Amino acid sequence: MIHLPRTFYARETVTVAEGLLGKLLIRHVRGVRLVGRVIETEAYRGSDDPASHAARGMTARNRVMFGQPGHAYVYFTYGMHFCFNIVAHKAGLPGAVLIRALEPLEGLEFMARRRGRSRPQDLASGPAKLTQAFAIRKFLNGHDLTSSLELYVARGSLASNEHVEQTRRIGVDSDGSKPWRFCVQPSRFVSRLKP
DNA sequence: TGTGTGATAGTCT
DNA sequence: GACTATCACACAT
Repeated sequence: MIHLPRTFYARETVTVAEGLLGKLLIRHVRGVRLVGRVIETEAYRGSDDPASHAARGMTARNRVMFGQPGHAYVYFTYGMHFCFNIVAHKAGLPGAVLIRALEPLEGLEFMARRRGRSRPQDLASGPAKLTQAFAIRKFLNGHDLTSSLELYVARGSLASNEHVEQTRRIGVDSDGSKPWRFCVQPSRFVSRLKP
């Protein structure tokens, strides 16, 4: 497997969000290899995007959004959940892509144990579900996905019968008009059936 | 098949 | 002190 290069991430955030669909997220943990295909993403940018953590400038939490593209941005939310993002932006701007859903391909048993659920469509069909299934927690915040063996993204593609659907972001109403959510269709692994 | 609600803690005002 | 880029379960239909 080959890591996606930094140049892939050093582009406009929305472009990267769409480009990540079909790519493979690889995680090595305790001798187990986990693989998931990216099914759903959302782009979060900078000062032009009120829903973004980076909208009001840099803080201790969001500083990796302002750093090098290709790094992991992991944050804790709702008192019990983690969300996994990949830093992606052009030079001088903040931005990250939230990974909202994965299609589990390898390591399903490991994921099922962590999730307490066995149906494949319940393992990683949501931003907090996939971090639980893939054992992604805050210690991976700031991790470089272009060189890590623990967590990285590799090439992958859509099937011939699949296409990209673009919608408004989920849970965002302050700025719901921006169609910065992308998902693979048809797929039963998206986080919500109806956007 | 869909809507409502509680759990729970880090972050920012 | 208020607010979350959520999930799982309960309950009604």
